Amino acid sequence: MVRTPCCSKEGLNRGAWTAHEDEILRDYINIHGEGKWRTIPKEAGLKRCGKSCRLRWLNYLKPDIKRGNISQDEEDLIIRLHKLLGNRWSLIAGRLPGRTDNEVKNYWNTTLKKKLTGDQPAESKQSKIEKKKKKKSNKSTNNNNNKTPPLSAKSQLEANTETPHKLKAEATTNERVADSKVQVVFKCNDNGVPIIKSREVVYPMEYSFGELLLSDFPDSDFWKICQNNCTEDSDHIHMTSTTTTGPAGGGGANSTRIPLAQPVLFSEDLFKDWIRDDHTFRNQSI
DNA sequence: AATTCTAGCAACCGCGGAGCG
DNA sequence: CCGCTCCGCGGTTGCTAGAAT
Repeated sequence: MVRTPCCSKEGLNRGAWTAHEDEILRDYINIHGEGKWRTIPKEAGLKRCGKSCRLRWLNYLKPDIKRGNISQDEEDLIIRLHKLLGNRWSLIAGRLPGRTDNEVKNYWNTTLKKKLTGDQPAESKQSKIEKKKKKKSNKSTNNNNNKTPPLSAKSQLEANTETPHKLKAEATTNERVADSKVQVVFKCNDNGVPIIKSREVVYPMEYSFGELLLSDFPDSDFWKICQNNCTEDSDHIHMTSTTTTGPAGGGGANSTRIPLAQPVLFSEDLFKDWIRDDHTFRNQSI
């Protein structure tokens, strides 16, 4: 099935936005609010596609947006969040008030990546030059004859037998989770609903995780899973896990009673499971 | 001074998920 | 359940200012 284009491209402006276009968009959204991006260009009289309007508003025009001058604190947070979350820029940006995913992504790709990789040959000046040259020659080749365009990184991953998501997750796991423990303290709120009281991750120092608190990520999938898998009675949390290996032959559900306000150490495997994002607790050792 | 190269950033593109009829 | 639309995300591209040659 052919996907319909997000908008008709005929007669639309492309490239950099003018001050006048910005003004129109800003005025329109100030009056009518965000949303309905597809209809905005038509109603506001902009020769732009809705997607472009959305992007411009979210990354540039929105009033609470901070631009430039990323502080040392913000930089540290980006680095730590990236270690935990990978290239989930919107999640990372969500923890940096006033910063957009695009800005964080650009900052990472242009500044932090270099800082962190140092003078590694993989990203050396020479290799970048080679890359650029290659790009140029590809471009001219494509202009001369209509060869199929090079596969994007995503497409290249998809060409493998495993899904890109899984590949990425496993790379993350291998890279960072060795010998790690996740410590969780459970408690109940006033309505008796189990909540996570505090969390701490104890990681090997070489990954600089010692200073990282997962409580920095209240919306992370991990905690949702924790909460979804818990029920509570007067003085215990029942933590339900799905096992794939075990005396019952695998695939069954285990329930573990955890005294309230007791620290719980999740095994490395458990945390790996979360990172794999398959939303099951396997090989749990609490 | 002219040209080439590089880095930074804004914008675009394609895909996938959510929501709705 | 299915197909469609809309939105949001992450990867990529292309423009431009400043640095290097």
